[in-house]
Amino acid sequence: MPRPRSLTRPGIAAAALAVIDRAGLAALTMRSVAGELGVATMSLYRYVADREELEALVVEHVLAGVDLSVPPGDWRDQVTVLLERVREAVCEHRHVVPLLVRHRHAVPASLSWIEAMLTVLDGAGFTGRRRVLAQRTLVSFVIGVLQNEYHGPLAGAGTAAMAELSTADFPLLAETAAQARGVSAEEEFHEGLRIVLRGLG
Amino acid sequence: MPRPRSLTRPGIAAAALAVIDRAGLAALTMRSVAGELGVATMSLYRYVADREELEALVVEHVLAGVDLSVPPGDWRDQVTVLLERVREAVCEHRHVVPLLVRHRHAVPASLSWIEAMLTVLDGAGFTGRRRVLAQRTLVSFVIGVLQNEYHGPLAGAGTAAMAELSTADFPLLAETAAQARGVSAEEEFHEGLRIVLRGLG
DNA sequence: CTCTGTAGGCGTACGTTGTACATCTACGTC
DNA sequence: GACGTAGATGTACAACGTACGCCTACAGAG
Repeated sequence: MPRPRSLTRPGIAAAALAVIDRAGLAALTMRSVAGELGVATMSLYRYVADREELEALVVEHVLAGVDLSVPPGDWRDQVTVLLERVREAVCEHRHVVPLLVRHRHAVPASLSWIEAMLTVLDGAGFTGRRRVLAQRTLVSFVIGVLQNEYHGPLAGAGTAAMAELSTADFPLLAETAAQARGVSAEEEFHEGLRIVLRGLG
Repeated sequence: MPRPRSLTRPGIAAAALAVIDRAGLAALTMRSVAGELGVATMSLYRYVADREELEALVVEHVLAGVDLSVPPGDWRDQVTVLLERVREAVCEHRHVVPLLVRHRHAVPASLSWIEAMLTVLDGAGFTGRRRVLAQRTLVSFVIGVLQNEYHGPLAGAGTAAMAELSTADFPLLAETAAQARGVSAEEEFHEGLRIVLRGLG
């Protein structure tokens, strides 16, 4: 008998993501999302408990698009594919990086992704505590890389500023920062992952 | 001739840190820090440009206490010591983790720490792009680990909830989460670091 | 000791945010 | 066509960062 709903949670997530993509994370407010949807601010509270839940909804929406199938072959390639897909999904909406870090624990799509990772590791012979540590280390790495790329990209102003530092105070930093400007985000990610995988193997 | 200042930037940083340690990151406001110091809110703006700068000040204060000397011996042990010290400093004030991630690029103590790391890597024979990638991978790892420990500790409620998940939907996740509850934060950190170092070697 | 210029300290006020609360409204069902 | 229910909304408030301008305390000159 009741009045039917006029919004959906995925629709709200998409609207929030549109706001973030267009105007950055700081522009994400309950008012801006409601405006994007053409409804009153308080209408959102019929679908999410609070702002926290809206943010989690955005993360779920981004992660939901990640393909969890893996190709046959070496487990290293399988892990690489799963990490690459997350990175790709996040890079299409780079401003969600801080949200991903804060909310990935509360998001179903994240659990499914972890299950996929564990399946690969299990197939590679990782069991018990070794599997726990392999999984956590890989997750730590990918979270760290995404944070690094977001807050301090090698091609960005921060690195450029370091390259201009006094070589008397920071001899290696200045030199290394100059080198770093020629390293792409993709190279940083893949080479870092190769290092971690070698350590696991 | 002017009126002498009654506060110092380190003093403000210490007050902010005290607020954070006592009441959490959400309690960090310009008003609460001013209250901690016994001055009016607007007085802080004679010392910091805005809230951003106050947050950076807190990160600087935490990182400034990190010993940058390294023991003679294997470079792996030297890297381990430098990472351990950062982790130790941050863990004493665990609520600064999000601030560390956001502001470490704008903080002098962070630059000195990076220089120390690069010196170790240089001594180990890392040069050029290889040194860039080694440095960035180690930083990504430590940032990721700290984030992981902060937002989703293995001993915390999130892991416990995963362990209770349906084994039909998440067979490996449920089992692995149960295992994970017995892994300490120290073990996670050290074993993860061992993996990365092995990959670098 | 008095005077004064300067910069620090602070009171007030404004725009923005998240969201509690009460009210209004539109629709499936009878 | 009437009704009950749950969705949609308007209003309002507390807390936040901070712009602005006034007041005040002190070092140095006289």
